[in-house]
Amino acid sequence: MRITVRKAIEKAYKELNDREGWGEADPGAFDVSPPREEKFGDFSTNLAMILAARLKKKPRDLAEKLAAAFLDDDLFESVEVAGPGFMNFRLKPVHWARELSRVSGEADSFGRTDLGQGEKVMVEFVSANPTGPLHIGHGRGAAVGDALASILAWAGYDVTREYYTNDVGLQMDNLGRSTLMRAREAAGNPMEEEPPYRGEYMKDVARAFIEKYGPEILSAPDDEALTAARRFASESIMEGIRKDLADFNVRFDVWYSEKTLHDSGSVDSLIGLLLEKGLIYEQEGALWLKTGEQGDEKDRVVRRANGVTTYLAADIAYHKTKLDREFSTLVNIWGADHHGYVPRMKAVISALGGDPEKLVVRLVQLVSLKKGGQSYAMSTREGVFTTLRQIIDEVGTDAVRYFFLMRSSDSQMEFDVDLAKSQSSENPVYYVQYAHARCCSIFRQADEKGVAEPRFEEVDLSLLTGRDELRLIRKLLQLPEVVELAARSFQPHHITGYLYEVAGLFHFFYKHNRVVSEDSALTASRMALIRALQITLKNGLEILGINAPEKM
RNA sequence: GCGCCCGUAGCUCAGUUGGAUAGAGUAUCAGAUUGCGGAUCUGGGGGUCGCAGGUUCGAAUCCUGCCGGGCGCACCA
Repeated sequence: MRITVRKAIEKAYKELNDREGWGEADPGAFDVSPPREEKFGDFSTNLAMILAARLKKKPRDLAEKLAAAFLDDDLFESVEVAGPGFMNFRLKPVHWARELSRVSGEADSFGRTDLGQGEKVMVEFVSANPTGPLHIGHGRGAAVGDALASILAWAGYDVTREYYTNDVGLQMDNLGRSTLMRAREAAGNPMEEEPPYRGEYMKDVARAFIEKYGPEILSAPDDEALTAARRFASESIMEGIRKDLADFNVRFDVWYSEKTLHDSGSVDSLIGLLLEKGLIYEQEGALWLKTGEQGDEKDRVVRRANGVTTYLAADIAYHKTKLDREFSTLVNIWGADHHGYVPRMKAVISALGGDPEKLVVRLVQLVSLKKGGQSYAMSTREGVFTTLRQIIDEVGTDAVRYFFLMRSSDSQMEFDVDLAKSQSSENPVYYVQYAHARCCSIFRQADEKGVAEPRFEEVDLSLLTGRDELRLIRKLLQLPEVVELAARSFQPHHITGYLYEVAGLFHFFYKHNRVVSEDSALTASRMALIRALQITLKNGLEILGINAPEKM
């Protein structure tokens, strides 16, 4: 609808331009958007004010001239000039109502756009090390990454969701040692020192380890025992992570193992290649990548003096595979504490011959918890949720996802556990889900009364001209542009906020208007509206990975 | 010291990328239903958009400098 209006404005401008001889065929970058105040109309444009600067004329005069061009236009009910030179357009209501046919026609795909034109995009997220269960911070990253991937897919991109597993290196050795120490402790040999990973979960891992290998593994040679412990622990923890994510309704297409990069030799060969190109040099026995020239604070070590490659070395090889897989955009979702890594990775992309602009890093800020009126930083405290598992068990996947997606990921957020748990009107998740359930309930009621849902072509759309109806229609037709906004800004919270507004308008409409009534023509047209609304809510929730229940 | 994010109502946060009189929820106070789900709806009070400059027709939004909070500045990952 917005596009239709824009085209009408452009047409009017061109005609006026020819007639007045301004010699400016291009109207420039003007804005067409719904005004904040409903009384101003359906859309407004700042075209006249943009032109005023260029043409050195008064904005209001220009606006008057432009407005006159719409006098006998069938699209608009009114075109007015207001304020410093805004033009406000009000469409004939029937044009709005007709748009509803698009919603019911597109049904499950309403909201999809072709913004991305099928371009390949990777979204890499979570990528937590398999050294312990996911915590709440990972959960926020998981929700944001998953929703963002879904948003981009709805916006017409060809999306790959990927989890990069750091399943090799020092931390894996530490994990193996911790497992072995806990296992020996369980077998009656007290530990002489704290294990590298101290979490309680390591005791469970150790017990399962003994169960699988038998107690004799504990007396095996250190090398053998350690190798077994390392592999068992990482696999078992990874399995737990996969299960947590699955229960959190988060899906991945590819699980990419760091180990395979080393095993295939691509880390070493890439270092060799960059050495030849002069992008890596040797100093004090170590190999350094010249990231300093590319905006990083300084150059970075890729191979230590002791011959062991760093994490960065593997990350170079990993991002090389992303470039080789020909993604046009590489989205990485990281915790905010990794922000120092951004210029480094951009430099890496440059060194690999890629365009650093391709790399889009979304930093997700920290989560703190509020429970029983008290705030907790995300440190480990007794009685406070720390793992993703705990919070989804306690609060439920839908509510946790909604809460994580409700706020801009740029802001630190406080997770109100009591609010998320409450099954009341204060809880925004239920507010939205309830709106959907209500729509479904209306259809159930109609069915019981023997009122069949009308076919769209049979509906008299000219009946949908009430204020409440038009508000609702205008809002629900915005889903595609909200999806695009969320895709362009890489911010899922636009959708959450939008759905809340849609739900609010519906609850208001529902309170003041009856859908199924004695008036069969009106009933039919309103049922068509409610169907379009139900589709909008369902698709919006679907994008966010949140259930749209038919009953609650 | 350098860098990134944040600072908007008592609290938690939006603000369509520079537009018109700055908005929700919550808390608080006062109300609404003999019909489709009260998990709903209506109204009131509540603001120096951290501070100070600048850019222009127009700034919560862009630029500069301060102040405050968080997080980073490894031959860890």
